[in-house]
Amino acid sequence: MALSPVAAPSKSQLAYDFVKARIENSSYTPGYRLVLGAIASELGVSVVPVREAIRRLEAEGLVQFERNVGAQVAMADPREYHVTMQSLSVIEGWATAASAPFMTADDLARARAINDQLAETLQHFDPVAFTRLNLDFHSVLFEHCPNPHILDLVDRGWARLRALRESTFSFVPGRARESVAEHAHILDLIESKADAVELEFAARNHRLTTLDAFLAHENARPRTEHPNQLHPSQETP
Amino acid sequence: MALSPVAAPSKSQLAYDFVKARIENSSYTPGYRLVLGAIASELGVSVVPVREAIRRLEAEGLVQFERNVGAQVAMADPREYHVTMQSLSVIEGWATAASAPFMTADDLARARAINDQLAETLQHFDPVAFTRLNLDFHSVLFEHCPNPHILDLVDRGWARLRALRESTFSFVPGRARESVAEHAHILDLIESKADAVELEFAARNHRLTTLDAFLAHENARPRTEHPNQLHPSQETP
DNA sequence: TGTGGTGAGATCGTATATCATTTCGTACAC
DNA sequence: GTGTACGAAATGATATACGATCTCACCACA
Repeated sequence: MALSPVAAPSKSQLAYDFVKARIENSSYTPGYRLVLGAIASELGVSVVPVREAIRRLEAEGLVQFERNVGAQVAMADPREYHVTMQSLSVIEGWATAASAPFMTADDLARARAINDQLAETLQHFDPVAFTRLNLDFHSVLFEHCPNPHILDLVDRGWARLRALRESTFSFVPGRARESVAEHAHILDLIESKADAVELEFAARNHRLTTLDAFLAHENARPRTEHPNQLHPSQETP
Repeated sequence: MALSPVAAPSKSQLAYDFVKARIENSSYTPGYRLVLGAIASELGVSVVPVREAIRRLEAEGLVQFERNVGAQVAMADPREYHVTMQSLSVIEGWATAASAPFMTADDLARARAINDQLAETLQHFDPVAFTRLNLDFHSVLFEHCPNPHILDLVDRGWARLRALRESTFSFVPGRARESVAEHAHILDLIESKADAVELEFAARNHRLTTLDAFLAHENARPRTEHPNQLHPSQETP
């Protein structure tokens, strides 16, 4: 056994982590051309492991690939944020509801503490910190989801959001305060062991409201014809 | 330009299609060891494109990969069917509801025709044909879903199901008749332009009921403590 | 001045070769 | 008889090499 038993990350994994991190922290912006040889030499490896890493990222939707042309960071499309948030609303909503029964009192306390920090951040507003804490908060809510597929999809959704600069809350400053309040409401639902569907839709609508706020903010004009929110208890024929 | 302008599928793509097809038609069963060199020589290519194909399939969840050990077809775990159906219930349910407003009268007629064929299949029961028609039916329902991410996830969910032998309806013969009736109900909801949430939960519960039937059938004893179904209109505090 | 061809450079696609790791059989010791 | 250790074979991981394809700038010609 070598001197470093924990070490030995594969070159392929190294390249994967490297590129993914750069996409998520916006070193590589959407549309950025990913040249295999350049990345390979930057990491001191050959192109083969880099190609494999790119393939994985392609399958995850973080990069787009074209034959004989190359790879580039995905999501130049402005609708990308829209569809990603929409997908995440559905998937994360369910994950949150499914995770709730397994949350301990300690988890709840932890979530409340994070939400308190979020509230504090509102004073001296720091979009980056807010976004990070926001993920921490929601992670506590869905982390016990017993379905690993769903959990994986939630992770990928958040990864895509991180890759989008627009996901930062800085673009919709007024939204942050509402968001903290909605978090509190969701925590109340969990604590009172509310109906699963009600919780699912609370979590779903929380995200859709954020999306609507973003769209309204971007278009400068409030679009009331964008009824993304849904209500599970609305009357049925 | 060469003589065959449409030809020239990359070796990597070739390997991807090859392995994926074999997984889905159960030539490669769950747990099957995917030896890179063997696949490469079978296709007459080198191992490099095969590795890339395996990486993509890994990211899609069809194969599992372990460093320095190799790849094998995923889902040896019996819970895999459970979680996949659960995921699909959520995602396909939403996709169906989101697709409904874009369905034309012709689409509806097509769906009804397929469901009629499904009903016919019940006479001289053919599990393979039923499973194929079942996918055709649901494809018509969700194909207009405007969110490409969700659509992609639905496709992947069905791909995983195809990879599972147990997904064939043959294991729950009694379920098929109910299934056809539920299809008809869903079509009625679409035709009457029912509420999106109601439709979403009808589609979701349709799948969860199939899952419950499978679980009950497999365990020989009906498990009433498996309340997978949810009702959007149930009373909330 | 605009348009189309052409060639060089950049980059991708794949094969071959070599090194590293794992696995498995066999033999030896207790 | 059982367990362990050693080694060979199989397989995966990566590097290098070369051919294929694309991009783009430049130049000839209308």
